[in-house]
Order: sequence, then C-alpha cells, then structure tokens
Amino acid sequence: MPELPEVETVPNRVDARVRGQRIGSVWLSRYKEPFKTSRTEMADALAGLRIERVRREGKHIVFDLSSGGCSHQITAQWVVHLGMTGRLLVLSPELPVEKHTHASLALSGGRELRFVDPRRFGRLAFYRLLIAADSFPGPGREPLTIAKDDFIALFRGRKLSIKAALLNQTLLHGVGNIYADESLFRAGIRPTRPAGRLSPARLLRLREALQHVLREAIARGGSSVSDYVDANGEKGLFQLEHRVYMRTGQPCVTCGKLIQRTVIAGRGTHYCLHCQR
DNA sequence: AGAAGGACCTGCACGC
DNA sequence: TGCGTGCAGGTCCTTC
Repeated sequence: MPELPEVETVPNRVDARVRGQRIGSVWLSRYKEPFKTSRTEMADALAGLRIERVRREGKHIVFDLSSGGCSHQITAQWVVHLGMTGRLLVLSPELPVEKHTHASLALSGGRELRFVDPRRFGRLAFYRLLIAADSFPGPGREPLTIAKDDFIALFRGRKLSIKAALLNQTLLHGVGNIYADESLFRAGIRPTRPAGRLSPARLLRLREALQHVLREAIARGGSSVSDYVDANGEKGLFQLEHRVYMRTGQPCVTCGKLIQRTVIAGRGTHYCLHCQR
C-alpha cells in the first residue's frame, strides 16, 4: 500500500480512535522478529502503556507511549512500518481475525488494534526512551518541509539515477515508487538522469513537483491501487491523478506519445520519453 | 563508500 | 479449470 500520503492518513485516523487509551493484553503472530527486541519482550513491554499520540515519521507510524502517570511523559515508542501490504485496523474484538493478522493489541476503550500484512514486508519495533532526544527520527529528511538549499545538497555528487535517489530513504523518507514517478513527470526530468548532474534549477522544480504531488495525494486520501484502504476502510482517490504510474502504453496527457516502462533500482519506472529529458 | 541486484513474501491478472 | 509467469505501494543484505 503505502507511501507518504497513504501512511499520512493512517496515523491521523488511528490517533483519533486510540489516543489516551491503555494497552491491555498483546498477541503477536510468529511474524518476523521485531527490530532490536524479541517478540515476547515487545509484547510484555507494550502491555500497560498508554497511547499518547500516533503520528507519521517518513513511512513509519510512531505510537508515542507513556507509563500512564499524570506527567504524560513519553517513555517508549512502538513503530510500525506497513511494508507493501500492511494495514492497521481498530475494530471490535468480536469481529473475526482476518487472515495474515500479525499483531492484536487490546485497548482500554474496548476495541482492538490489529496489524494485518499478507506479504510480510512490514516491520514492528519497540524503543524505550531514556531521554526525549532518543525519539524515533525516521531515516531521512522530510520531503514536505525540507528547505530548498538542503534539497539541492542531498543530491550533490551522487552518481545514482534521480529515481533511485528519490527512493533512497536515508536521503528523503516517505517517497516511494508512485510519487517518485509522478513527481519526475511533473518536473519534466528523465528518471535515469544521474542525480548529481541535475542543475539546482531543475532540482528546485523537482522539489516543487514532489511537494505538490504529495500534498495533493494527502488531500485525496492517498492512491488506491488494487485493494488499499485506510483504517476506516476508505479508498483514496489520487490514483485518478496518476499521469505516468502504471500507464505504460497509454498516451501522455501532455504530448500524446506513449508512456514507457523500464526498471530502475529494481522498480517499475514509468515516464514520457518526450516530456522528460 | 556508494551503487546494483537478489532475497524476502503472498496474491492477483494474464495467457496457454 | 488449472497451472505457470510476471508483476505489485518496500526495505535489507550481499557483492562489487
């Protein structure tokens, strides 16, 4: 499912339904071992903590947790990465447990928070915070707020293609395959161009295009390709605005030439040979 | 050190 | 109908 705009909608809606609630019993499937802690350690540590806030950090969903005292001090974080097919659901415990459910947290409000991930590319992690500065920062810079100069500096001297650079989460976090292709089309940049060879002016156009596409997609509830739905089961609408992504062989909306497909960094890459130079 | 490519999974659409 | 192939919103690890 998820790139920044899809992930953005999830914590907003989950937050509204779980904020202030205490985590009760925790069940975890034999999913892959969580990052840096064991499965049983994570389950034990989560039980009893209060959810103070749920928010997005790159493509990660961060649950800020307190021990439940009056101070509301954040002492731990539960971090969920949805991978390709992960979903977070807040449901009545009576509802049947869906196939590929890997985590289920009982909440004091009476509902259950469930993590479902058929393809198992997602990831769970638990962090204990000794000082607030340890707070989970995400791997790279935030594309929606990065300053112009910082954006240009990210790509300086890099030989890899601009498409691969956009997908690299240690540079910018949150950009995935759809919005990399869509922003490169809107900026008129060929995805194969070496990132370090693009002029500052072209990089600034890319920054504008990327931010525009991401904001637009957030406003439309993300892109629903195949079966993506958010925590409320609602579909996004941004897929209607896709100009190149998954439009191989269809006419370019600008020039009418056929959209091409190639593979960059192992990912399907869609572009217009005529409009992107 | 940076970059490329395979590995990890299930499910679906397609063609034979 | 059924099977094989290729493709899918993402990282992560190994190799060069």
